[in-house]
Order: sequence, then C-alpha cells, then structure tokens
Amino acid sequence: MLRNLGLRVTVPRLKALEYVQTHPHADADAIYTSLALSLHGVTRQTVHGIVNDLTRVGVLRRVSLPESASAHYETRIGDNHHHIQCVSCGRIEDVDCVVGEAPCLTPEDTHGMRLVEASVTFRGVCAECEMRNMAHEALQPSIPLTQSHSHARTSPAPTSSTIQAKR
Amino acid sequence: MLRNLGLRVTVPRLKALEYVQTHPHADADAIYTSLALSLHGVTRQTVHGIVNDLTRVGVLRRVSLPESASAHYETRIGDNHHHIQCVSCGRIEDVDCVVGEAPCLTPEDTHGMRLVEASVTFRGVCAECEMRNMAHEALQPSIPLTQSHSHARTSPAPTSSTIQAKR
DNA sequence: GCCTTATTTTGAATTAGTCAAAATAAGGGA
DNA sequence: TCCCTTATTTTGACTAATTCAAAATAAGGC
Ligand SMILES: [Mn+2]
Ligand SMILES: [Mn+2]
Ligand SMILES: [Zn+2]
Ligand SMILES: [Zn+2]
Repeated sequence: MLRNLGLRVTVPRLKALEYVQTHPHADADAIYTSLALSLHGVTRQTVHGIVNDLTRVGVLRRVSLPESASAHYETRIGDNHHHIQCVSCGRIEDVDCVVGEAPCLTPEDTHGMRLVEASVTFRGVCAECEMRNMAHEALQPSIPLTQSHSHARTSPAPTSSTIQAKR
Repeated sequence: MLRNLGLRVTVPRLKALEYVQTHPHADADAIYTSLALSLHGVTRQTVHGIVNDLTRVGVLRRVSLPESASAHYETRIGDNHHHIQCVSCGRIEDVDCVVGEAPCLTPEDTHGMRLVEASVTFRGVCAECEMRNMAHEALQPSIPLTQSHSHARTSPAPTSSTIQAKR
C-alpha cells in the first residue's frame, strides 16, 4: 500500500497508520504516545516525519483547525468534509459538507485573490462537557462577569474568528 | 474608552490599540515591533497581556485561522465576518458573511454538540503572489511532482482541513 | 500628593514543530 | 540469501508563539 507510493514499509509507519485509522483526528503526540507503547525507541521526530511523509503522498490528511495548537490527522480523504470541535474538551467529529458538493462556498469579494479552498469549522460544546459545566455552575454560584480581573490574567476564554451559527 | 471597561489607560495599551486600528489583523509580534519603535522597554509579554485584556473586554477580536501559527487581532467586532488568506504570503482580508445574517451555517449532524459558532476561512493566492510564482515557474521548468523525496523532507506544502471552493 | 493595586517588566518555562548529522534498516540486484 | 545503496529513524539542538510568576512601576481614587 505504501510501497507503490515510493515509501518503504516500516514498522513505525504501519503502526502510526493503523493508529490514525482507528483514532481519526489524532495529533502527532497521541500517535507518538501510542507507538511508544509497542516500539521501544520511537521519538516524536519520527512521528512528525511519518505524518509529513504520509500527508505528502496523500495517505493522510492534515486537519488544522482554528484555536487548535496542534495538527490532526485522518485517513478519510478525498471526500470534502468539515469538522465540529468541542470548545471545552477539544473533541473533533466529522461533519459532511453543508452545501453538498465539494466546491461549497464562495465569498462575495475575494480581494483579487484566486480562491483555492474554503475551510469550515464548527465549534460547540459536547454533551459530556455540557454536563460537567452544569455541575461546576452549581458550585460556582454566579460568575462575576465584570470581575476586575486582578493580577492574574484569568481568561483562557476561547475567543475566535468565527461567526454565530444558526440553531 | 478603556476606562469604563475597568481597564486603566496606559501608553502601551493606547499605542497597541491604535496600531491594530490602523493595521487590521496584526499579530502580537507586529504590534510588538511597532510599539518597540516609540516606547523603549516594551516586551512581547506586555503585548500578549494587552491583547489578552483587550480581547477579554471585547475591544479586540482574536482571529485564529487554520494553518496560521499566530493569532491576529482586529477592532472590527460585532459584525460577523469571515476572512480570506493568501496561502503564499499570509495576507488576510475581510470577507462579509457569505450567507448574510450572523447565524450563517448549520451542519447536518452536530454529533450531540450544542453548536456555538461556525468558523469560515477562505484560502487563496493574492495577485502579487500569483505574479511572483509565475516568475518562479519560468525559472523552474516544470515541478517534478512525483519526486522521490530524497533525504530532505521537502514538503512545506500547506495541506489543510479544507474544502475545494467554487470558482 | 498618597496609597492601593492594576499593569508592565524581568526572567524562565512550555508546547508544537523543524533542521541536520549520524546510525540503522528496506529492499532491489547479484 | 547476501550486499549495497539510500530511505528512514535516531540523536540532539533549535525556533516560534505563548504562558506563568515574581518584582518593579505607574494609574487614578481618595
Ligand atoms: Mn475528519
Ligand atoms: Mn477581519
Ligand atoms: Zn467536550
Ligand atoms: Zn500573497
């Protein structure tokens, strides 16, 4: 499978590929952690090399989301799909193209740019996090919204380049 | 303006704000470079503190794009707009909401998540880069697509979690 | 003008990832 | 099956963006 793409078949590559197949949207670190279990001396660099190679030849797709520090990888390629991510726990799920066909959105004004692609990411709160957050609210009576944020810069708030979605 | 938001009015804050107003989508480093010109001892930490504070109180909006390492900031807030970014030089322009109103997209299946927002980023190649690339192509005859990527991991290719856009 | 406390400065740490040279192993040909 | 070339992995160092924490400074209410 890798052979005819000009890549040598190695244990790290096979294990990494298998992991991503069973764990869609895994990031380099998750893959590394998994490989480290079975192989003794794998390093993060190895994993980065692997995902770069596999992405280049088209076996993997690199999924880079806004607000998300690390890149994620998946084997579901070829079909154009979007993603929805929980703003609380970071969990990612696939979302089929909203409009349908692959070319799905076009802006009014491209500012003279040749449009290459449109990236759509939905953000939300998953059921588990919703539940957990409710529990927390019960404990923390009412959040002091206009808190005069003392010394500590408390805001880990995920503000983003996003638009309100219809519900 | 900052005062009644509970923030003290300081020189770094005013300068940073002014810079972002005149340079939409500036990142922390650009702001820092600008401030460093007039103020002598400003540090990057100061800038990060400022953009965090201003983002928290809603004076700035943090724009985080896929494939983009650093966050960008703008004063155009409240209206829901998207962005188009040149994949070659990173230049960012505003794009009005494609669908119109603020709630603009909804996925078929939210996988049980409460939808919070939808982030849409267009990617393209700006006129200048298009021109520059053409010049390069003239020099580099035809790109050997199936290059047996020797030792060097050559791919700085910006693969992304995106969908092909209609042209 | 003083004092409290928010803000900035100083200094260090973290995370995701890249770069390059040396060691190792894949797999095509003998 | 063994060998050799060269791709891949390992080792080790480094960058960029950002955060954390303690000490120094300055805003602005009194
Ligand atoms: Mn996916
Ligand atoms: Mn904008
Ligand atoms: Zn969640
Ligand atoms: Zn450009």
